[in-house]
Formats: sequence, structure tokens, C-alpha cells
Amino acid sequence: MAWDLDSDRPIYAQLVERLQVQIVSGYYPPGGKLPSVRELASVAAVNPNTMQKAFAELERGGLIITQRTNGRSVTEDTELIQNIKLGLAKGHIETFFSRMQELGYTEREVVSLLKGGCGTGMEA
Amino acid sequence: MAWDLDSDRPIYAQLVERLQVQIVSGYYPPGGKLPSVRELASVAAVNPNTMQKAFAELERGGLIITQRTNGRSVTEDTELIQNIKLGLAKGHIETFFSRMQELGYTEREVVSLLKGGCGTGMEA
DNA sequence: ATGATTGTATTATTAGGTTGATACAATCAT
DNA sequence: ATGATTGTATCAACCTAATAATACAATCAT
Repeated sequence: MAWDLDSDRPIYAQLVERLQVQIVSGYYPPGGKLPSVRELASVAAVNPNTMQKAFAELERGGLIITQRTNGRSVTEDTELIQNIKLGLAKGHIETFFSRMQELGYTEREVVSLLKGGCGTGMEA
Repeated sequence: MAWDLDSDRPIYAQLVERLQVQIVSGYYPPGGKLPSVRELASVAAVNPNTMQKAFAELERGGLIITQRTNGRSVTEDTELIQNIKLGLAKGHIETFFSRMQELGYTEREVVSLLKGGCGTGMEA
């Protein structure tokens, strides 16, 4: 699984988002143990300091828990996980419609566009 | 109109995107003259050098044309403008579905989710 | 012709992100 | 007990982005 990091944004922020997705999508199950800072940093081809920063950020959000000298685990608070997942989904929907609206598309146009596209001006 | 620049991404890149949208949406019509570097920089509360960099970037894409000592204009190539607009729209659609799939939603789920009209943020 | 405005270029400085190289105390497996 | 691994902290170096302060030649309005 590639990490496809973008140079146009802080790496640690991208790591946070990626790990967030991996947790709420169940790739890292609730209560499950996470790879170590050094190991994940190695996999992502990133400096351990950067991965550490991402982990610290995730912990502030409550998604992961640190056992001082024994690694980290995903929280067992499945409700929190679900809430974050729904929050992310809503955010994506909102920004998507917002961006399409900026371009001049109405909500109705966008929806019909996704269903199969009828007279939206995008066929050409 | 606020410029709501994000500190988490290069400002010049955000300026490029914003100006792109303003052009393809017709806010700056084809062949129309653009504000000067200094004026736009002032409006956006940004350093002239940064705005200059954004303009240079847009010019490389062909969207705007520079009259050496007499300001800039939007290209009159409406076909190019339309192509860029469609490209932006397609990009938004693709990344939207991609992000939703990352979270575990199928394409069919997303579409029916949007048709249900539950919270798109565009009703108002 | 004059003065203001245009795009453009230069230099210096600041701030933030990233990397690399360490180092330490606490824990686990053996 | 020993050695490896854990999270954590620190320091220096580098790079990019952004700002600030200028400066210049070419154009336009007057």
C-alpha cells in the first residue's frame, strides 16, 4: 500500500489524515495495537520525528492511546470512531458541493450528473 | 468577498486555485482585464511577490495573458477555459468518490445518500 | 513632457516543516 | 539479568514559503 505523500502540504498532516482513515475504516480495529513510530516511519519513508508528530496529533483527538513504553493502541470507544467517520463523510460531501457550486453547478445539476448525467454541460 | 486562505498550504497555490475558479466561473470574463498585481495583493492581504507568483503560474497554464507594462487579461480562448472548468469538475468528482470509498462507502451508497437530500450544505 | 501605474527583479529576513543523529527511561522477551 | 524495543526529547542543519523594502523600464493618462 503506497502512501502517496504530497509535497504541497505538511507531511505530518497527511499522515494524520491517512491514519485517521485507516482507523475509522477498520484497517486498524478498535483496541488493536499500532505499529511502532519507527516501523511506521520506515514504511512511509518518513522521518520518525514526523510520524511521532502525527501520532501526537491523533492522540489529542482521542483516536489512539499511548502505553508509555509499550506502544500504542486504537481507542475502544467505537462510538467516537463512528462519530469521526461520519464527520469526515459529511465534510467531504460539503466541500464537494461547495467546490462544484463555485464552478457554477447547482445542487440539482450535480446530483443528476452523478446519477448518469442529463443536460449538465459536461458531456462534451 | 473573503479569501479565507489556509495556513496549512502554500498561499500562492491557493491563490492560483481561487483565480482559476474566478475565471472559469465567469467572474473574470474571457478577454477581460485583471486587477494589477499590487491591487489584488492588497485585496487578498498578501504580499505582491506572492500574488505575482500565482499570476506567473496561471500564465503558464494559458488562462491569462500579460501585456508587459499594461496589465493582464483573461485569455479569449473560451474553449480552453471550458476544458479547464470540466477538468476541475471531473477532478472534484473523482477525489470525492475516492475519499468516500476510503471511508468504506460504495459508489451506490454515496449516490443514494446524496439523492436523499440529507445534509449537503447547499439547501440554504 | 510629467507623473502615476504596469510587470518584473533583487536582496534580506523570518518562520515552519523535515531530516538526521542522538540520547534516555521504561518495558518486554529471552 | 540482558538485550531489544517502546515512546519521548533534544539539537543542528537544510529547504521552502512568505514577507518587506526596494528598484527599474515601459506604458498610459494628463
